[in-house]
Amino acid sequence: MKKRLNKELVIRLIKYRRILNQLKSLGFERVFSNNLGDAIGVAPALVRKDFSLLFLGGNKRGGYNIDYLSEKLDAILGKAQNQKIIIMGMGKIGTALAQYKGFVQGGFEVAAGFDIDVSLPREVSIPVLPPEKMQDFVRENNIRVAVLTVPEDSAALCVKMLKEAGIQGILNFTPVEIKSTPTCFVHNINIAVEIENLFFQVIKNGAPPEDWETELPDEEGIWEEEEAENS
Amino acid sequence: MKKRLNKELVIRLIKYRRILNQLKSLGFERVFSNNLGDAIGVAPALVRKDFSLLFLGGNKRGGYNIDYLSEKLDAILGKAQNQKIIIMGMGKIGTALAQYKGFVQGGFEVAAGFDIDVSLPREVSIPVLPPEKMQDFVRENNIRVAVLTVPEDSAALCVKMLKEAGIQGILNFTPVEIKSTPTCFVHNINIAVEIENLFFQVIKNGAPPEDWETELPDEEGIWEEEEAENS
DNA sequence: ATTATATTGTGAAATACGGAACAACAAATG
DNA sequence: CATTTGTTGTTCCGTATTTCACAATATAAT
Ligand SMILES: NC(=O)c1ccc[n+]([C@@H]2O[C@H](COP(=O)([O-])OP(=O)(O)OC[C@H]3O[C@@H](n4cnc5c(N)ncnc54)[C@H](O)[C@@H]3O)[C@@H](O)[C@H]2O)c1
Ligand SMILES: NC(=O)c1ccc[n+]([C@@H]2O[C@H](COP(=O)([O-])OP(=O)(O)OC[C@H]3O[C@@H](n4cnc5c(N)ncnc54)[C@H](O)[C@@H]3O)[C@@H](O)[C@H]2O)c1
Repeated sequence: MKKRLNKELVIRLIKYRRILNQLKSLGFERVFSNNLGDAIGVAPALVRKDFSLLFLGGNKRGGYNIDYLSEKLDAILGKAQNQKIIIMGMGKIGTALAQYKGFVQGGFEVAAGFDIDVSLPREVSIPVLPPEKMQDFVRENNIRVAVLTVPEDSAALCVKMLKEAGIQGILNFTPVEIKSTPTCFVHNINIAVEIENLFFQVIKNGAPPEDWETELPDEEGIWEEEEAENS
Repeated sequence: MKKRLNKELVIRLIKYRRILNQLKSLGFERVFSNNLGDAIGVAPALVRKDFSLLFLGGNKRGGYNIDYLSEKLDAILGKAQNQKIIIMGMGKIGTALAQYKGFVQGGFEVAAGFDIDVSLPREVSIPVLPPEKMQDFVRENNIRVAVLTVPEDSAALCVKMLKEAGIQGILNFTPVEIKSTPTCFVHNINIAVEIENLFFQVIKNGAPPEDWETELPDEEGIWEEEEAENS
């Protein structure tokens, strides 16, 4: 049976798994939909719906079995076993990511970084190589996912290189909006835009949780003269 | 007239504005919906719908006037004029953000960083202060937005402190899922989860653009025994 | 054993959202 | 001036997703 797993659902599943692993290491055995909902910030009903959709059953009173759920989620999401990523652009952000120790918990690690300037001192435990070596490295180590942290100007070129090397997933921190293709899935994180968004939410008032009511000019009124000016 | 601006729409508006400013500095005067759509990765029809919703008019043949649009977007989004943010947790990521020069283009800058360890050498041009000084700093400088880059363990405490200081917007890089409240809007960025998502998209095949078909067990078959095991 | 209680599972309703299509119309062309 | 062309503005539509509400039911309590 085929099911469509949309992106938001996948993200939730990954978060469920993460929480379940934490609970497991704390010795818990069962969990309720409202616990999981609280932990990842969604309504309990949605948690149940998600599991129901995947045929993951719980107990009418005792909640869900953590081992069972986590096992099933691994089967659905693909158990992250020794997976490796590379970082293209070992500048400020790239280096910070390379030094981060929290990725192991997610079942993956950074295998190497690439930069046009290999000579800079960087306190990282991974090799930092010139971009020319990227393609061979990717093929020899079967790398499929890359993080892109080069300057904006180099983004397009680097994406081209990564795709040619066979990279199938890119996490892009560059302000350039990179589009996914059938062979390469791209997720863009634009930190500056996120902060501008915070300013908007805040400026417009006391920052609501989801959306907001904004005062807009009427069609008549200010708008009319503006339209004249615009034409 | 009140309009609901949903989150995705606001993000698009911010991106439009960003592109418009770039085009303006290149000397362009007019732009078409498909140009903007390409630039931010959405369909042209959606661009027109967005502008239509906001009563931003174009010319039936000559497209949209860039100056006009960018002016109106500033009015709607709030012109980011000398806005300031703080960074709580000047470790690897926090320091990288503090050193980033690209924020000025978005109309804001980092005013200060806070860390329990002020003695570490950090090559940043902003002051790095102990957390005790945060509340006064926020009030004196009228800071409303903060970035949270402390260790996971300290996240909840720091959120509490930030809220008490009057912070109304938080960009959270911590793996802890922080919930928005009526007085404080939070956006969570979980890099590890995003990378796990890339692995999922990639593992399941050649990485499709939006969603994916996943093989799931039937209700009968494997599932039955699993349900027994689960109960 | 019976009753009470808490929690799941799910169908239906509500919403939100984006896409396609096309009429309206301004500009260009001849 | 008439015609062609290209782009906007808007309506309609389908679909995806979330919430609501409550029946079903497993466990706990007495
Ligand atoms: N640092 C931040 O806080 C921050 C915030 C938001 C967005 N960004 C974006 O992230 C990207 C990286 O930012 P940063 O601050 O780390 O910049 P950075 O200048 O510190 O690092 C960029 C690195 O990429 C290397 N590089 C340049 N061209 C390259 C190429 N063709 N191939 C491989 N490596 C190349 C440079 O040598 C440098 O080490 C930028 O696009 C920036 O806009 C950064
Ligand atoms: N570095 C990464 O690439 C990365 C990636 C994903 C997520 N994160 C998350 O971002 C956060 C920061 O990561 P990092 O790598 O920069 O960690 P880090 O340890 O380098 O930095 C954390 C900083 O916070 C300071 N700190 C600790 N407790 C504090 C408190 N109560 N108040 C103020 N400051 C305090 C520490 O002194 C340290 O300087 C972590 O939660 C991490 O999980 C980081």
